[in-house]
Amino acid sequence: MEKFLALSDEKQTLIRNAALSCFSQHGYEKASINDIAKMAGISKASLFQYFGTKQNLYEYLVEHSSTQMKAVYQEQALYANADFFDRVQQAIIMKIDNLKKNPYIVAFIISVAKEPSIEISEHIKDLMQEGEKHLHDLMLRDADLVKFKHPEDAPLLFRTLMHIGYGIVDEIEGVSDFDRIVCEMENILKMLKYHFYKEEYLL
Amino acid sequence: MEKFLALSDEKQTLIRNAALSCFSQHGYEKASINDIAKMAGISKASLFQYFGTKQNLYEYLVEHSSTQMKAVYQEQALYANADFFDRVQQAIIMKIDNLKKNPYIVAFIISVAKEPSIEISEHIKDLMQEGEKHLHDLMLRDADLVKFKHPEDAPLLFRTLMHIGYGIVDEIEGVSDFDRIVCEMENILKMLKYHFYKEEYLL
DNA sequence: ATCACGAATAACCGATTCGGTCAATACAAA
DNA sequence: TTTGTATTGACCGAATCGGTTATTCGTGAT
Repeated sequence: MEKFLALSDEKQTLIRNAALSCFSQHGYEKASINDIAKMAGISKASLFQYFGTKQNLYEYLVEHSSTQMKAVYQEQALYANADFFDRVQQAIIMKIDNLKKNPYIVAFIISVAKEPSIEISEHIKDLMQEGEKHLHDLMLRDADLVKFKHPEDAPLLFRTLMHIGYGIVDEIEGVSDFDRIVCEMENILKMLKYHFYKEEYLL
Repeated sequence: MEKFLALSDEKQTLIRNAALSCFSQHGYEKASINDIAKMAGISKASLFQYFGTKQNLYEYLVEHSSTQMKAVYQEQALYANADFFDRVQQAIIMKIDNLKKNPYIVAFIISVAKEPSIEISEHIKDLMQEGEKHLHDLMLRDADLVKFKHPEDAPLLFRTLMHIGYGIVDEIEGVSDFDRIVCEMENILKMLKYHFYKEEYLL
C-alpha cells in the first residue's frame, strides 16, 4: 500500500479510476485484475506490487471512495434557513456537481451497494446515513407552507421535485453538458415557484 | 433451436429469463453459460443442445426481445387527439406497465445498446426508431397551447414532465408497488394541470 | 562508464473457468 | 423389454483467473 501512495497523484488517480470503473461495471467477482491493469496502462504485476491482493485493492477503493464522499457531504452543508425551492435547487446542483467531479466514485459506491453476498461495508452504511440526513434538510417546513397558494399541494410537489431530481441526475450519464441541464433545472424551479407560490412570496 | 421451441412455454420462459438476466447484468463477454444454466436450473449441455453456441443464444434473445417489444409498441398506439396531459399520463403508464410485464426484456435491451464493440443489431436500431416515433406523438401541439395560462411555459413544462417520467421509471427498479407510483403520478399530473391550465380547460 | 538499487514488467505458476463435445443415463412410448 | 429421445455428468483444450518471481529498466551516486 505504501508503494501505491508513493506514486504521483496523477498516476494514483489514473489507477484508481481504472479500478473503480472496472469494479463498478462488472462487480467484484467478474472484474479482473488484467482488465484493470490494461485500462490503467500498467502491468498486472505492478498492481499486485501496490495492493497485494484483489480484495485489498477493493477494500482500499471502498475506504477511499467513502472518505472522499463524506468530505463532499461535509463541505456541502445546506443553508437550513433558505427558501424551500432554493434548498431543492442547491441540493440538485450539489448532486450534479459531485457527479461531474467524481463520476467514477459515485458509480463505484452504487455498485458496492449492489454487491451480492458481501455484507455492506461499514463505510458505505455510514454514507447512506449521511445521505439520509442531507435529504432530511430538504424536507418541507411549516415556514414554507404559508407561501403556497394551496398548502395542501406542498407534499406532492415535494415528491414531484424528487422525481425531477432523480430524472435529471439519471439523464446526465456521461453527458458533458452539465451547465445546460443545470440552467434548465433552474428555469423549471423558477416556473414551478411562480405557479405554486402566492404572489407576495415571489421575491 | 427447434429443440428449444419444442419445450413447454413455462420452461422456455424460465430459460430465457435466466439468460436475459445474466446477459443484462454482466454483458455478453462476462456472462457465462455456466451461470445461465445454474440460474435456469438445467445443465450446461442442455443449453448447447438448444442453442448450439453462446452467440446463437444471444442473437436469439435479441431477436425475441425486440419482437416482443415491438408487439407492445404496436398495441399501445397513443390516442393522437387526447389532451396533452392525458397523452403524457398514458405514455408513462404504458412505460411502467411494460416494465412490470417484461422486466427482463427491458433490462436486456438496454444492456444490448450498451454492448461495446459489437455493432448494434438491426433489430435494436429499429426499436430505437419506434421509440422515437412514440415520443413524437407526445409532443406539444398548437391545439394544446391555448389551454395554458402562459403558453410560453409549455415547452419547459414538457421537458419537466419528461424528467419526471425518467425519474419515476428509474425509481421503480424492482419495486413491486407499481399501483402506488402510478397513482402518485396521476395526482402529480392533475396538480400541474390545475396550476398551468386556464380555469375553463380544467374539464 | 559503472555500479547499485528500487520500480516496473515479462514470463510463468497452479488452479479454475471458459465455450463446447460426447458418451452414458433417465425416461417415456410401444 | 425394447426403442427412441431428452437430459446430463464427465470431459476437452484453450483461455483466464489471482498471484509470484526473475529479469529488465531507469536513475542517481561514484
